Amino acid sequence: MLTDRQCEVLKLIVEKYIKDPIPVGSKTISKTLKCSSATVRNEMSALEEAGLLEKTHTSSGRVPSENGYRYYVDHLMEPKKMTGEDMLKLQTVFHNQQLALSDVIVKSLQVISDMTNYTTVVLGSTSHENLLKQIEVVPIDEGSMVVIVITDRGHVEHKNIRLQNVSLDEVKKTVNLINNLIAGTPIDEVSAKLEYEIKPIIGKYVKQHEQLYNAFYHVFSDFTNQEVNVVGKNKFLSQPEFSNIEKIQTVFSKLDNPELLHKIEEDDDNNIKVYIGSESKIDDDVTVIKTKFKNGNQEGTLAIIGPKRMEYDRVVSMLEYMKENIER
Amino acid sequence: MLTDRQCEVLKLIVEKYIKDPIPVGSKTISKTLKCSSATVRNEMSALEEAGLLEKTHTSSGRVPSENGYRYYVDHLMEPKKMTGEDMLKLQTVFHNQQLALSDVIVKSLQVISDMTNYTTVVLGSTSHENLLKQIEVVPIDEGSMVVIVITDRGHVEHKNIRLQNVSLDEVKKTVNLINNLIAGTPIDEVSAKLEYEIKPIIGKYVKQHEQLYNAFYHVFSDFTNQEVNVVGKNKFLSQPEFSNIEKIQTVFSKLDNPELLHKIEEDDDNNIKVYIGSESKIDDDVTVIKTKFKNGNQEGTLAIIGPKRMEYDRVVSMLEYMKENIER
DNA sequence: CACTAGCACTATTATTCTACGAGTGCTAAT
DNA sequence: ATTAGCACTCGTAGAATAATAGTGCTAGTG
Repeated sequence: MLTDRQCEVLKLIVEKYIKDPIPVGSKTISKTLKCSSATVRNEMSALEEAGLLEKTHTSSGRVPSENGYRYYVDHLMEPKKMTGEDMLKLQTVFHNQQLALSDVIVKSLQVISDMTNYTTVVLGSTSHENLLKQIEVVPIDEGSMVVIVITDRGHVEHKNIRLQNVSLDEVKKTVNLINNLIAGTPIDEVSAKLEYEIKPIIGKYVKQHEQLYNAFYHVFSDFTNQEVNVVGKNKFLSQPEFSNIEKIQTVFSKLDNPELLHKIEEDDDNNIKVYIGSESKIDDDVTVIKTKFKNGNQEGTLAIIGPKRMEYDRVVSMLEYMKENIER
Repeated sequence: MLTDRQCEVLKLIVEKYIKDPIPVGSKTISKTLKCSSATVRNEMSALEEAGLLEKTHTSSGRVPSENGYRYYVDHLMEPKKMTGEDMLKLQTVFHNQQLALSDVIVKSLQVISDMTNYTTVVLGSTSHENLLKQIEVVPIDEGSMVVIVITDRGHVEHKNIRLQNVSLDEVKKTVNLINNLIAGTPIDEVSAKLEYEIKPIIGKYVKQHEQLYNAFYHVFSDFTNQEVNVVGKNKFLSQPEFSNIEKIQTVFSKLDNPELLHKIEEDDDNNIKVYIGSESKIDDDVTVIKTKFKNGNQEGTLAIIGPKRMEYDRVVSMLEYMKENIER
């Protein structure tokens, strides 16, 4: 258990280090705290003993360890009230009546990314939660057409396909069949239903039914199984701990991987959760702060991704604010 | 005018430097060329005089200047036959009958990006070349719907909109009106036509016609006026001349700017064109190699973007090969 | 007993110096 | 016209040095 003063010291070190990424010495802390640097040094070595602080070398100042950040986030941090200016910027986005919710979310995350210099992410609902609402086919020219898939949550995807020797009429009939028989099915089960419910029927009256079936099969099996929107990836380039190319390469390759980002959603906690360093699964120097949101049948996850040395208090408040605004 | 031997020397230096980005000394060249290093040195200083070579410091080896690369590309380079392996990889993409052309192009550019370690780009046709084919509206839930716009070239965009107190019937009528009256119009003229041809009509029978008009107006005015597809941006991270973060920042910000990339298309040359260094408008160390393609009513531009120190011969052959395959 | 002043010690950083090597330019000889 | 030879230049790598910011520990104080 930590004493009050140890908490104080830890808090000061974390906040100082977040402002300016250089190891913090005892003298700096003793200025703010009403005691000598020697006393602070003793407290510091206690905190190091407890695994909350680290040294970069034997005679350097202290840096928060992963556990140090953890302790700070769980026990010491007090959410920082957003500035009026920041709130105003977000409000102008939220109050735009013309925009659909999904657009509002993306726009506001852009604003947040610019205000904080961190990367932001929206994860939409997964394909097994999206139900097929309707498909549309529009012929483009001889033998080529575009298939449009719309889900009950307003997610839209399209794919251009090529068909030889299939009449438009046959295609239209198949489309009707799909809309009548399998609308309402979760997207990731549509492929299977196509095989059992549609293929046998079109087999009877469409000459090139194999081809037609395959085309639709691919449309659904290629359906993005997760809406992912990463905003401000380049913000990492201006963070000092990511000044070497290899680190950027690993982080970018992770951020480009939707399956991996998808994992952020996995836990069932609806509140704000903080994944620090190795917990982030992205890089030991990265922190992910996320929350789920739900508004009507729209649901998903918001995340802010930045260096471990992140302005936790500010980001947590912003996410809370976002969540509140989205949910009403 | 350069002598034959000077050409030889320049060619060797450029090719050596492209393989390995360290300044090339006279000794290295004299090994391949049947003459002494002193002779080579004389030729080198002539080439430097002519502005085709540069030194990094008074006693360093030579590096090609921008004009040096230019001369190499225009006069010395001989297109390099693609390896069977490379061709095979691309052929498997091109021979996939199921994919629409646009998907084939993107897929093959992914392959090229991986083979070469350069970034690739497809620019589709601009919005004034795309004609409105059809719009579709699908209601999602109370007061929200998705509008889908399809162009004659199979380009599809959608937007979720919110409408209060507008009946589905009124929306459907408006959609029919648009499909009947302004299909066939270039996308970037649709907004204007909406105002003159649709607004007056719906004004008569739709209560909330302002709102409805505004919604559609925004759908078209937000239409992406240029299809841009950048593949393998991260390849720049592994190029030695882009090992410092600031350079990466400037390059990435340019590559993220569709308007700027759009400029690549601007010249009317249908053949392969090479923009070296400052000509690339991206960065002095960047080269853009591009060509236009046309297949039926699908047309656009392909580009390969990499360091100025690019394998010009290989890339030019690949682009030629791509263009040929796309155009039939 | 908690605190602190003081001091020896340690690692990093910046600076300077040195030696080395790869390269050039020029001159004189072939 | 070519080339061998040599003096010269500059960048790089490594070692030595000094300065600095920090620590840990000890001993003394309220």
